[in-house]
Parts: sequence; C-alpha cells; structure tokens
Amino acid sequence: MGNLADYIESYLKRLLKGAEQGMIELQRRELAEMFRCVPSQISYVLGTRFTPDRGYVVETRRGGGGYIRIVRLSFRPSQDLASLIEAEIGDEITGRRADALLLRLEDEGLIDEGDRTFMRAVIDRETERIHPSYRAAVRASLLKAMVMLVLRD
Amino acid sequence: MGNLADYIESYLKRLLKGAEQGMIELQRRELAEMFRCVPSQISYVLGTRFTPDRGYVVETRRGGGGYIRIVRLSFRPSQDLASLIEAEIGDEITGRRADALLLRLEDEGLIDEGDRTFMRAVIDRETERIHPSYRAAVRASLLKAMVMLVLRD
DNA sequence: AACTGAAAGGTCAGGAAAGGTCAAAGCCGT
DNA sequence: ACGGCTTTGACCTTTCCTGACCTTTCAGTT
Repeated sequence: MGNLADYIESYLKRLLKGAEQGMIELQRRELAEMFRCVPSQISYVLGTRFTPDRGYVVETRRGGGGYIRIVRLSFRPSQDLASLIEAEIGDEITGRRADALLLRLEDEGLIDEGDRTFMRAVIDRETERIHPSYRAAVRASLLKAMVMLVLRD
Repeated sequence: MGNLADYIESYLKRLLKGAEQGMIELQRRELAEMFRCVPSQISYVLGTRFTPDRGYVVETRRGGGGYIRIVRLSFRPSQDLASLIEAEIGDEITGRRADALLLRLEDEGLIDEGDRTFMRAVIDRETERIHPSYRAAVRASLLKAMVMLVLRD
C-alpha cells in the first residue's frame, strides 16, 4: 500500500473514526499542501474512495470559505435487513461491486477479513464454472444469501 | 518437477508459510524479474496453482503501486467437508434433496433449526426468480455456499 | 446594485506504472 | 505423432498523479 492515494484515504478514514456524527469537514487546498500534492489529487481520492457505493457522501462548496465535507453512511439497517440487502445488491452485480460491498461491510466491522475472503472465494469458485451470461445473476444470489446468513440476528 | 512454474509455486508457498495471517503481498513485475521470466508467467502460476479450489484467494490491483496479494484460506476446504459437500450436493440439486440435506445436518447437530429454515427461505426466494432450467444449478451453488459458510472453522 | 478580483473547488486529458489476456510456439511424456 | 502443460510476447485495461483551464462564491469598491 505504498501510493499516495492510499495514504490520503487512510488519513481521512482515521479522521472520520474520531469524528462526532461520522462527519468531517476540511479544505482541499490545505490537505493537498499537507500531502505535498496537487489539489486535484484530493478530488481523485474522493472520487474513487469515498463514493456512495462505499458508503460515503461528499458535499462541497467552492469559493472563499469553501470546504469539503465527508459523511459516512451507516449500513445499519433502518428497515429490515433483507430489503436493505436487496436494495444494495439487486438481481445482478459485477465482481467489482461485490468486492466493494464486502469491503464496506468489513470496514464497518460487520464482518471480518476472514469472512470477506471466504465469501469471495466461494463466489469466484461457483461463478467460474457457469456460463458468463449468468454470472452476474448468480453472483448476486450468492452474495445476498451469504451476507444475509452472516448478518442476521 | 523441474519446471519454472513449479519453482515459482513452491517459492510462493514457502513465503506463505512464513507469513503472518497466511497472506503475502508482492509485485508481479518484481517476481518475474527475480525468476527471469515474463510477467505473464506469474499470472499463469497464480491461475493454475492458487485457485479457490485449492484454498487460495488472489486479489490484485493494477496501476501505479499495484500489487498481488495471495491469501490462504484458513478454512482450507478441509478435504473432508469440502469434498463431502461437493459429493452430497454436486452441480445440481432438487428442492427436495436440499431439504433432506438440511434436515440431516440439523439432525446431526451441525446446524440448528433457525439456520435450516433461514437457508431454506433464502434458497426459495433466490430461486424463484430465475428460469426453471437453471434452478437446480443455482440451488446447488447457494446451498454449498451457505453450508460451507456456516460449517467452516 | 453592479463590478471586480481573489480564493476556493471542479474537470479533463495525458503520461507513466502496474497487472490482465490470449494465442502461438515450445517441450515432454506416452 | 499427439495431447497437454509451459513459456513467451504483443497488445489491452486499470489506476495513479499532475497540470492547465473552468466555475462558483465572497468581500470590497464604486
């Protein structure tokens, strides 16, 4: 994990952990100076790591006194678990989005790394035997089934 | 066993043995240089020797600072369980046989009644959407995935 | 109220640095 | 000679990082 984007990401996540209400506010230019990079690098990190997919919302404001606010969304089900999972995963899902979701669950402490790796292995294994055009659907079914099984209670 | 792929395989396995958390991280290009071969040779070794079937998961990242991470599953589909499950379930299974299997697992005290009814419900739900001719296959995948997930460790 | 300049953040394209793919050639045992 | 692993190399995709240029907001001036 040697690249700059990763460092910035983990710095921001550390800040978020220590923050009230799972929300932080900062300035792009300042942060860029701190990491000695161009400001657009910060935008890059936000755009690739703090996406809704991964459970974050970013609000910004330009101009004097501008800021960037990062809000962490909690996966904690407000409704019932099944419909939340249904909404997140749907009938089909790419391998990438599946990874992102598992990572997010790990990030939130809902599953551990072993769970994540295991589920990934199962998905890879079951998925590669079948015809490519059904993969996305089977992947979704498997993911939903396993996540529900692990998260229920 | 004099071929390059075998040497690379055993080198990686040696690294894995000495690694904390049964996980190593390396760069494809570097490793290729070390063995004086083309990078795709590394991919070949990973694709043929470090498969989920054999108890490994490989995660990679491209681009600057890219890496390859090899994780050994702690629940290495312990011959017993994995092959038992594979043998019992196979590539396809009817709803009836699935029920029977779940009941048997409950009988043997390997899962409780809650697990069983939950898994059944998940299978029914995921299975009803899809085309009838694929149900048996998807049912098998789901069942295998969930049973392994619950029985692992 | 309108104008203007400075101070944010946004966008986008391009180059460099990984790893991925796939088909063809090579090698080896039967 | 054949079939199945191995190896190689040409070409592709993804990710990171930077820099040039754009837009928005605010504060002060006219």
